[in-house]
Amino acid sequence: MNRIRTGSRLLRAGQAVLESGDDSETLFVLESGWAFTFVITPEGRRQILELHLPGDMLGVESMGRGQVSHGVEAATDVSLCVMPYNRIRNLIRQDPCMALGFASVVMHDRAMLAERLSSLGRRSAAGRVAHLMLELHTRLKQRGLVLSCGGCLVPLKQAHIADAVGLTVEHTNRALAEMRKENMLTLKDGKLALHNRTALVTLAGWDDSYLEMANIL
Amino acid sequence: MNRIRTGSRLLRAGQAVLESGDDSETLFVLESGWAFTFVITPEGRRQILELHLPGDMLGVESMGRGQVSHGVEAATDVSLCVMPYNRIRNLIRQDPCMALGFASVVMHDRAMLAERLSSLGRRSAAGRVAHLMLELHTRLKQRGLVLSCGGCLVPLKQAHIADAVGLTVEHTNRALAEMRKENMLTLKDGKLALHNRTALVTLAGWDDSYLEMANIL
DNA sequence: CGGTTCGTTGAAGTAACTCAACGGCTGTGG
DNA sequence: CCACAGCCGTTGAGTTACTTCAACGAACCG
Repeated sequence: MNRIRTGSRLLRAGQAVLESGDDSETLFVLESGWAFTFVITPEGRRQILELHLPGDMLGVESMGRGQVSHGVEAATDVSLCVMPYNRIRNLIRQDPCMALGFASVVMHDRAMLAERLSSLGRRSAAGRVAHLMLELHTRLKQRGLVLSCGGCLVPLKQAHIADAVGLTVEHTNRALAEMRKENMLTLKDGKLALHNRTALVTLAGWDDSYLEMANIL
Repeated sequence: MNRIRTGSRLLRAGQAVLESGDDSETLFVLESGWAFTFVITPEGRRQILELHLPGDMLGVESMGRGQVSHGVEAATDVSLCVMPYNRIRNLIRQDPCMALGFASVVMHDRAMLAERLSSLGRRSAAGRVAHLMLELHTRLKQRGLVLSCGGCLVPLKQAHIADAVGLTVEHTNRALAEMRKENMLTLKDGKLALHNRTALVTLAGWDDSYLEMANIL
């Protein structure tokens, strides 16, 4: 990766990493902090398509198009590793394995989108929120980012969660409150704790197999 | 493609192409007819993730996993071209361009999923249906499958549409009836006609750029 | 201090769901 | 050839889940 990177970039929470319509020339890797990909509907509502954790690749969806297709914003202060498209292209052209690695990343993204799609289409409000929390917890675990107490840091505002699961902030809040009352989970001050995993799994119809990386070769 | 195919397969409407949990060993190309990818929630509700038109590739999402992750079913009678994974793998290993072509297909799929995700998350019932109809019309047009009258064949049941946009059959029907009354579109006997494209585009918040193929190299 | 952001709660409104029924069509068996 | 069943689209009436609008308190910050 050190052969590709051209430097780092620091952004504060709320700043745009990529703006819809910009010329797209670079990929990023999230070194620290959280970011998210989103679209704004004509009526001004926001839908978050993906939440990005440290280690994730950003801007993949715009590669091969002239323009940025979805906005990307920093949810917290972030540090980004910058990788210009043309260097990636060169690398891919030299080494077929790189191309497949790239395809794997896209497939993983794809699997997450598919899962969220079924979530929005066929799950209740509480189910969607529970599903998202289970997903985040699992993804953080894969990166060794769970705390010793079993909880993890989720530095999102409720507005982020709401826009990710396709609900209003108020209703998201009520769903979270309900699950807290039922002793399933707590999300407070950016710290998430899953108290009753079994109940959450049932509520969300959870199956984590979609988070495994595909091995094409 | 003739170097890869090992034969054809014919299926009747309603039959399974791939069943969730099966060992996955092959990709398919839809030679004729329509199919769809779906998941069933624990409560027994179905969410259609993708609708496949003639020419589409099927089973991409299961490649690189041991098992089929989503079910695929024939929506009409279909004819499939069978392509075993290992032949694809060989081709990809020999030629980096194939790998990128593969990545392009996955990225295209990904873009459609993202678009549908924002549809389910942030659009009204009529908006979702209108969006789907515009998408289908555009995709058929890209393949030269629109009729001389400007309409096109959409051999889906309303249940398919409902499960694709995340609504009940009844409500989907009402949305379609409303749009018919407003002279926006008609969908009757498997034939779709868009009478007032501008109105539909507004209603759906439509932007077709996501349907363009990315060109990674 | 006053302004802003964010989480939280209440009350009223509405979009979509559920349940139920009917008619047209198609295939099928007596 | 007709009776019947099953599938599919359609419509109605009542219910529910989620939204909208409005308000308030706590934390933070200039």
